[in-house]
Amino acid sequence: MPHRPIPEATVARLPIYLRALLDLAEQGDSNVSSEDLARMAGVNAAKVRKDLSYLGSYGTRGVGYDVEYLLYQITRELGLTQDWPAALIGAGNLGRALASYKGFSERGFRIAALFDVDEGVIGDTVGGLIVRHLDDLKECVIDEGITIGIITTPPAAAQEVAERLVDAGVKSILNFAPAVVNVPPDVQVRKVDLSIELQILSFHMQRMQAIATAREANRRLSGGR
Amino acid sequence: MPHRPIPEATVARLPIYLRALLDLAEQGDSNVSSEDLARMAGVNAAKVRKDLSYLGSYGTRGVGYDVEYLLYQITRELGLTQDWPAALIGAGNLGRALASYKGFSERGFRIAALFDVDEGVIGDTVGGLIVRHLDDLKECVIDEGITIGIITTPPAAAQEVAERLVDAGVKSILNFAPAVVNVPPDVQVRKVDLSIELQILSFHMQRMQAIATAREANRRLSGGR
DNA sequence: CGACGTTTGTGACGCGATTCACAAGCGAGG
DNA sequence: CCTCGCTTGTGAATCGCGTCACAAACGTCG
Repeated sequence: MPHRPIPEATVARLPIYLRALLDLAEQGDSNVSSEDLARMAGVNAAKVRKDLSYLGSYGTRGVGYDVEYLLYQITRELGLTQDWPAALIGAGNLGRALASYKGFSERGFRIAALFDVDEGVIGDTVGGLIVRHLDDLKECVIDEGITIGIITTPPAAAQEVAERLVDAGVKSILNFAPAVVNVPPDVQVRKVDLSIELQILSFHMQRMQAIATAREANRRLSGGR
Repeated sequence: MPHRPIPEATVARLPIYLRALLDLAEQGDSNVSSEDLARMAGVNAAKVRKDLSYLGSYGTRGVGYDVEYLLYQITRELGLTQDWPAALIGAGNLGRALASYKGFSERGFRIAALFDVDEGVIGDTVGGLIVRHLDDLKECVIDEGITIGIITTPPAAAQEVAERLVDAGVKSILNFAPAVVNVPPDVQVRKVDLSIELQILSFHMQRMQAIATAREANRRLSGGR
């Protein structure tokens, strides 16, 4: 029962606070101020307080927040008290790396099945799982209670895979393929596009360079006077 | 020389338009309307027009946008006319996968060097590159003209690696480690955190479930009357 | 050459998120 | 029990972004 509807921007930061709190708990701190938490999360203190206030009034004025209690509340709010088994489709380079990526299991996510359409890789074992044919997807989603689909196929296949996932009843998709996928409004898609990130970095470098060049030209003009 | 300062949100979408335009060019279309481009990019037409207007008035009323010309303008604005060699630090599972990931080279980014601190992997060849010791980073950044650092180390090492990159003169960092890295204001950092994405999906599933449960309870109450 | 259908470019509006600033509330210490 | 310093929680102000709606501009066709 949410205190207030939680803004999307806040939801995206809760996992960061969660990680910071786990670190604090591990090093034995039982209490933390919004200022300290902000420093650890790389944001400012006002934002931390506003974000946490959406969960309820879990802090103590003059003191701060109880680490354990806050940990529990965020975990609960993020739905991490239950597990959400995931299926990964596309056992290429990236797919294989993600299938054996420790970061998922460490944070409570479990990849329960791998799929591909290439006969050459079907049957292979990756991270303790056997790669199955995509045609088995729907059956597997139902049997294993899969709730998340992770797409690591080439871009051309992404839309079809997304449709198959939706058809199988999956409501959450994490898309690594550099392609736009369209899904019904009740399905959540999040995309991770590695080259887009690089292109954004490129833009900023380009801009910095342009500014530096302009300043240089300007300095020369002033100097020439 | 930018027509107007380009909003960050627009910059993040330019790569998506770029990809759509490449597809159009490949299939031989020489002209495209904002509506069509919007459909391909998964946004609405007004947003496309506003975004493109920040680059200048490159469309023709009553007709649309010239694909080739727009391609060139976006490429230029994103700074993709020059190449930005990248160094990847952390030759673990994820690092190796990214080093041989085709998506980077296909979109014009080149990984020029690999680093690690583990003697067990130094000297290995991954994707045609030899893994070098992190201590060689600064020298290599200067020699090879590295402009981007990609961090794929365990979280505990991320901050130190970031500092070494900054010290070597790198101004753009793409961080895959699940850790917050602090850098000077003139350095751009973008983070890609796989478990955060899953946690956000988890939140929405949790919420959907809560709503479904509430509706169910409500239905029973109404039915009982 | 003028009327018409089409599509862009952009001013105006509204909404969500961030930041600011401070009152309210807490514990400690005398 | 009262005062003081500290920290939270939150209205209010601000900012950036998305959406709407329409005038301006273009090609076409008669």
